[in-house]
Amino acid sequence: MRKNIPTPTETQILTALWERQTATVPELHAEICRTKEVAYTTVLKRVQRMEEKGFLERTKSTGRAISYRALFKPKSTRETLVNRLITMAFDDSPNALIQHAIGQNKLSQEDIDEIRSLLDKVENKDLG
Amino acid sequence: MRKNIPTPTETQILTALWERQTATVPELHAEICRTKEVAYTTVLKRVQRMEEKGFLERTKSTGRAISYRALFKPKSTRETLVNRLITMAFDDSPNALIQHAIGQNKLSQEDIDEIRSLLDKVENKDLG
DNA sequence: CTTGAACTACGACAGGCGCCGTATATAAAA
DNA sequence: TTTTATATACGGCGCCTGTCGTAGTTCAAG
Repeated sequence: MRKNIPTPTETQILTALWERQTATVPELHAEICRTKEVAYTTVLKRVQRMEEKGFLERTKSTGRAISYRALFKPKSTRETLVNRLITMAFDDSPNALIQHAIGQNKLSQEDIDEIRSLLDKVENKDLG
Repeated sequence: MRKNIPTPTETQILTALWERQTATVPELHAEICRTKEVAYTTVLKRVQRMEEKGFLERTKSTGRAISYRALFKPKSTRETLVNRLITMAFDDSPNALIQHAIGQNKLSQEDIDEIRSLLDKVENKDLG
């Protein structure tokens, strides 16, 4: 059994796949280059290694290119990542992470409203 | 210029140092073993490499053991880490990360209240 | 001074990551 | 069918991480 914790770059690929359900390497390469210039073969290699590790799966595609699909669910993967960050950098306090994230002042009014209503929901669940 | 992004284990050491301001390797080893059993020399090595990289600094200590101090500030380090996570796993949306963290239902009532008042503060700052 | 416990220094090693260049295959275009 | 653009496969390199064993140092206790 391996770790199953994706590296940052692997996570980036997973995220791109979650958005599109399925994607070819050229598509992924384009997506990733929006953030950072990187050789096509670099992305290809990452994808291939991720397939070997069981992170991705090939799906039959129409054209010549191979389509891949993520075998990890966004929710659980994000959970793992977030929890590790909380453990390592925030003294095991989810609250500390949230406070920090809010404190960076990058939220729109809509974001804030959304967070408030989620808080309400969570609160009520506790009572029920 | 290097990356300056600490790995998870390095972050763990930094966190331990932030709590205590300064610590010796034996102390760090004890602290880390609370989470995971690891050889003393493993921690020592990590600390030494972190010193080489300029993450830590020696401070004169009273006894025979060497004391170390973190050269990275908690706030900026956490910021880097959180931002990377948001970029890689949450489609660049701080809100998505926060929602996810809250959704894990690990918050006490006090935590929730704290978050609410921080939201208020942030909101007012926006208006000002 | 000698000894032993506590620390540190040093070196090693497998495995993984990120990165890419160079083949090779394949399908669409000419 | 030959050419050409597009994809994939393969192999390699440097670096770093996590992990540890062993050897050396130092300080305090006898």
